Amino acid sequence: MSPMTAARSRFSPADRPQLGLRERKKIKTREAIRDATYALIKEQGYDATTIEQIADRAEVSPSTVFRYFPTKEDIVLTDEYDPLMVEELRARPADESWIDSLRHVIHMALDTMMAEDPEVVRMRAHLGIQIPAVRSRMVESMSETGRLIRESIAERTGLDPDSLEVRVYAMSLTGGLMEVYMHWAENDFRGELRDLVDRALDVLEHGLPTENP
Amino acid sequence: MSPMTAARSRFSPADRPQLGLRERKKIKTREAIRDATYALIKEQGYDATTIEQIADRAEVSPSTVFRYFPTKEDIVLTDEYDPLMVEELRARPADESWIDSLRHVIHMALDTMMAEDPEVVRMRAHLGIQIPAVRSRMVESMSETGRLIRESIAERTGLDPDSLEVRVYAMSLTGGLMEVYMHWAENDFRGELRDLVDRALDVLEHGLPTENP
DNA sequence: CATGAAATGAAAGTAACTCTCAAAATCTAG
DNA sequence: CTAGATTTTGAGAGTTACTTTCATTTCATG
Repeated sequence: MSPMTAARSRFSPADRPQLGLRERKKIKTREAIRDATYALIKEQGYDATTIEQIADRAEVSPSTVFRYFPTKEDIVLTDEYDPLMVEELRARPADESWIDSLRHVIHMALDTMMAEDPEVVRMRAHLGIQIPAVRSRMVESMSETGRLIRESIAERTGLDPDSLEVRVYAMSLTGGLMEVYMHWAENDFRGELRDLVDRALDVLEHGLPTENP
Repeated sequence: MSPMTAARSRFSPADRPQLGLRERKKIKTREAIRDATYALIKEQGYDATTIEQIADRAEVSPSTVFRYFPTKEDIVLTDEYDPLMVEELRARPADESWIDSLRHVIHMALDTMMAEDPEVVRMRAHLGIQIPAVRSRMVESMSETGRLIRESIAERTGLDPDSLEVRVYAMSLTGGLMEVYMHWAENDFRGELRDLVDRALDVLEHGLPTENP
């Protein structure tokens, strides 16, 4: 069994028999498309992999592929972790400084993803530095995470989440975190992503190390 | 004369007779393509404007359009300001704090662009929030600017420009600045971009206003 | 089982981008 | 000024992501 298939564990239809046959089939189709995509990209690279090939291997029609994922990049990047992060963020104690909350939530998300399928985490980062469209989609979803961060900041500081200051601050955080991910991939995944995130958050909180000695 | 054409002034072939006919024609073609694109987008919107229409109006073939600009977004976004910024950055006194240098360079770039063609500055921001591909290309070019910032930081602090810390810091700056631009566009271009940048740089330098009272 | 709703597949269409090659414009020598 | 080398352009055909439409199949429900 390839490590790719490990990702199925948590969301596989077998785990939720309460769903109707229709819903279970949809989940299976989603997984089939994603698995086919990962496998083909691994074999031939991203650009050489066409939607038609993906459809063939997943045993669906090309139209169905587009019904499940709006773009090719989304097949690679879409996951179901965002709701988990929201939930986890809400569960944090109200008096915790929000940057600690953030640190905690990111740790949790990373741990979950690395436990479930580290190869996919690496492949995504790798595609992120190689394929502009993928990187672009990554930035996009980081921005959505940025909105989360803004709400969290607003809740804890009383500032307006749509103010220039909060937006700039949140985006600087997400930009910095994005850069961690890219740095990790560009340096051949050396070091624990978790530790790199901590170093990044320190920079974001206190500035560059030697700046104010 | 439409405000669009004002952008020609500084780079128009008439200003540099030292160039051969070939080079002067190339500059003219570039401008023709860009002017046609801006005009068509203004008339019909971005998506409704095809490369074929652009080619027609610029009186070149579609192949030629792609020879001058790799993608449709590039027609809208590519400009010649980067070399100017590099030059300006080098000209700053060595003992100036690099964030002040940055502030100065951005002010200069903004002033130049707003003086030359404010409508284009606004149109780009507007397209940036509406068209994902354009926003993506904007982020891309901000990343290139980010590399500039890293070198500047490295020169002045002695840190490694490729270290995680410097990369994270630089990207947090560029991300924050990008957000200023988007915020300005989303709020109907209210306020001076210059002032917004100053507020953003304050946040990036000192954190959120009420954070450490 | 029958009826309605949802999911699928087939097919045709659009538009961005690529590649190739021949024609045209410009440059350079003599 | 002309001949030949070089560069730029246009025409055309091809690829592929993505859209839209519609008939068919598959599942849910009473």
